[in-house]
Parts: sequence; structure tokens; C-alpha cells
Amino acid sequence: MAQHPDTVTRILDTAEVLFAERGFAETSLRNITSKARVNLAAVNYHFGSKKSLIQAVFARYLDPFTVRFHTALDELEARHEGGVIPLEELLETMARSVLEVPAERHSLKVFMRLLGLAYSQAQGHLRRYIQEQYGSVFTRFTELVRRATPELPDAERFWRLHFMLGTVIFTLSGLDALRDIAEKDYGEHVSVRDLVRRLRPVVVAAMNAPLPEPLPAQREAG
Amino acid sequence: MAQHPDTVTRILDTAEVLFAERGFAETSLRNITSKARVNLAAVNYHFGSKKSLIQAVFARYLDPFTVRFHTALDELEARHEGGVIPLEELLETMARSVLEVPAERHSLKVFMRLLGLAYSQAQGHLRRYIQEQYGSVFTRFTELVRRATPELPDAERFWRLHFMLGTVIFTLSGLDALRDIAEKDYGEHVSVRDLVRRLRPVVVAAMNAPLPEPLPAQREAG
DNA sequence: TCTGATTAGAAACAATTGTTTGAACGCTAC
DNA sequence: GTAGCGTTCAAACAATTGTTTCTAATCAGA
Repeated sequence: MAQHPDTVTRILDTAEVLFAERGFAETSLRNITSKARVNLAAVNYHFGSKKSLIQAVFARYLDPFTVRFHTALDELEARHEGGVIPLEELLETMARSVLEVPAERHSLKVFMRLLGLAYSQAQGHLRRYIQEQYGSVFTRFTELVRRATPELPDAERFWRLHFMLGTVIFTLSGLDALRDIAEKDYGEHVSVRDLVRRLRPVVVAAMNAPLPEPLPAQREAG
Repeated sequence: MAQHPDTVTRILDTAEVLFAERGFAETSLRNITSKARVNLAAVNYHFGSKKSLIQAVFARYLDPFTVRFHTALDELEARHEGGVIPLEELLETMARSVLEVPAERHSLKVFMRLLGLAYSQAQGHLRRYIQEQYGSVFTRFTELVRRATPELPDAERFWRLHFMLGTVIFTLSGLDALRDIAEKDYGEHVSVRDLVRRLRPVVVAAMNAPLPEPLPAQREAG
């Protein structure tokens, strides 16, 4: 599919930035091709459609992440010889895998923003694509988390994992805006690693929170 | 501006649903007017532009919310006679105020989805509008939280509040997708109120988490 | 019932969208 | 060199977008 790397790469580099800044529907192919100084037809020629371009942008981040995360989990399982891996180590490993990807690719901010868009933006095809393509590594991870937290009911663990996913994606994808506010209010410049440091105890405490009181009799509306 | 309530209301009712389902850019005025069985020109006649329509949709939720939240905080402060209000009560009050709005208006799902879109969707005008229009009540809230958590450094509290904001908005705005997964995996249907019940102990635990270990000497990259 | 302002409606507007076309270019292999 | 291939390019495509215009209908107050 991709022969002449310059055009394809320039399209992807430009597209990921514009998508992250403005969303998918708000970014036209002409925006991308003009900023990338590439002919308009090049996108449809190399990628086939705008949808496929969006998926390609994601794949360029998620493919290396999946590889890294799988091998990191391999090492972790080997080190514990089939025993239960503590929750802290699992979370630590995931965080490290996420942080390593943009070190070789581009900005972590873009990566996180794209993840946020994948959830919030309607774009049914994207969610389906990500689910099909990268669902397995998450299944593996959640299974390990299950063994690390046997006291949690399955549903409760599911929701808490997604709560924490929301925390991380929301924070890191809106980082620029939040950082501006934080600097203005506290004069303190926060790095991504500083934020991850702050996130760690919060996420652990959230996962270990006491169980909610059961609902009374389920009287419901709305 | 609005005389004949039927048309204006039908537009707003339809628009909020479509916006929540598909986002702003993905929802055309023709989608709205045809589903609302209203003439296309009615939107521009009654609201002036699509942007103004979007803001009107938000105002219909945020105006009553702001009123309710302010009076709820008034009562809370009166009840504590100038003393410190415990964190749990502050969070509880905010949750109740959020939940009460759609009871008189429409669905909480729509409300949350709209909030999520306001953050994730680029739509600079929207964030500015919300900030200007409804920023004061949040300033009041965070000041009360500050008094309730004197042991937290200011920066730490700032970040933890935004972590939790991310958790709630991310979860409730992506509710449909998550609900599909949860139902498929656990057969269990979750209501919004059920989710709020699950969120409560998690948020409290996160806010009360131990402080992160200070960074060592700031060796840093990326 | 006539008058005057407000709302509804059909049609057209210009602009922008993703996509397709067909000719021109640049290259390697014969 | 030239045939064949992959790539670039300008142009056009049809469809859809938000907005405007102008006419018809509606309804209140005299």
C-alpha cells in the first residue's frame, strides 16, 4: 500500500496533529493535505478513504503499544512464575507501556487525545476497529487484574477499571488546558511524569476503595 | 425571541438528543428539523445560528443546574454555620444537584453526554461560553473543598479534583458504549443511579489517597 | 373585517465536504 | 529508448452543509 514513504508519513504526521486538535469531523481532508503540502487525492490514493486514514493514525500508535504491553506482561508473568501479580505492578507496567510508545513515536499528548476522541466521538467504525484489533491485550490485562483483586465482584472491577481509564485519558488528553490553569494558579509547571506520579496513589486508592452500599430495592426512573 | 413554544421546544428537544447521540458536527440542521418536523429555516429564525442553538441546548440544562447547586450550597453552608463542610457532603451535594436537573428536564444520559462533548469536542466557543456562564459556581465549590481538605497541598487537590471530574464525565458520557460491553460481559443492566452509587466510594477514596512520593531530584525527559 | 406584525414554508444560495477521474510525471526493467 | 508501473497533480464530481430570501399563512388588536 505505502511505497513512497514521504507522502504517506507526512499525511499521517499532519493528520494526527489536526485530529487531536480539532476532532475528526472538524478536520477536512483539504486541511490535512494543504498543511502537509500534499495533493488532495493522495489521501484517497494511499489510504482509500478518510475512515481508513483515521484507523491508520490509530494503528501507528496502538500497534507498537500492543507489542510492548504484551511483552511487558510476558516478563511480569515469568517473574512471578504463575503466581498472582500485585495490582500495583500491573498498573505500573501498563503505565510504563503507555509512556514508552510516544517516546519512539510522537507526542504523548496526541496519543492521549486520540484515545479520548476514540471514546467520545461517535465514530462507530473507530470503536469497532479498536475493539476488534486491540481488544485481546486488554482482555489479558483485565484477567490479570481479576486475579490480583479477588475480593472485588466482577462488575465492580469492570467499572473501576473504566473509571480509572477515564481519569487517565481525560487528564492527559486535556493536559494543555489543565496545565495552563495549574500554572496560573500555583505557578508550578507539571510534567507528564509528575502527573503520572500524582496519579499512582489515586488510582491505587480508587481500586482498593470499599465496596458501595448495595442498592435498595431498585426503585428507578429516567 | 421565542413566541410559539411548540416549534422552539421541538427543535431543542430533538437537537439535544441528536447532539448527544452523534456530536455537533455530525448533526446537521436538516437532521434536526426533519426529525422535529419543523421547517429548516426555523432554526436560524428562532436561534440565529447553529452555534447559538448548541448554546441554547446547554443553557436549558446548565441554568437550572446552577440555580439548584447554588441554593444547595447555601443550605449546606447555613446548616454548618460557617464551619467546615465535610468532603463527603460536598460531593454528595454536587451529585444530587446534577441528578436533580434531568428529573425536571430530560434524560440524565443526554446531560452527561453533552458535558462530555463540551470537553472533548473542539468547539472553542462552547468551552468559552460554559466557562464564562457557569464558572463562578465551580469556583465556589472548589473553595469549599479546599476548606474540607486542609491537609492536601493546593496543587494536589487541584489535580485530584480534575482526576475525579475526568472519571465522572468520561464514564457517564461514554455510558452507552460501556453499558453495551458490561451487559455483554456480565448480563447486568446498569442504570445511571447505579453508576453513581459505584462512583461514590471510589471518588472519596481517591480524594483521600496518600500523598505521592516526592519526585527525586527531577531527572527528566520527554 | 381590516391592519400589521410574527411565524411558517419552499426554494435557492454559496461554500465546503469526500471522492473520482484522467492526464502527466518519474522511475526501474527489459 | 520504451514499456510498464507506481505516484502525483489539477480538475471536476455529486452530495451536503449553514444560511438567506421571499412569499404565504397565522393571529392579535382596532
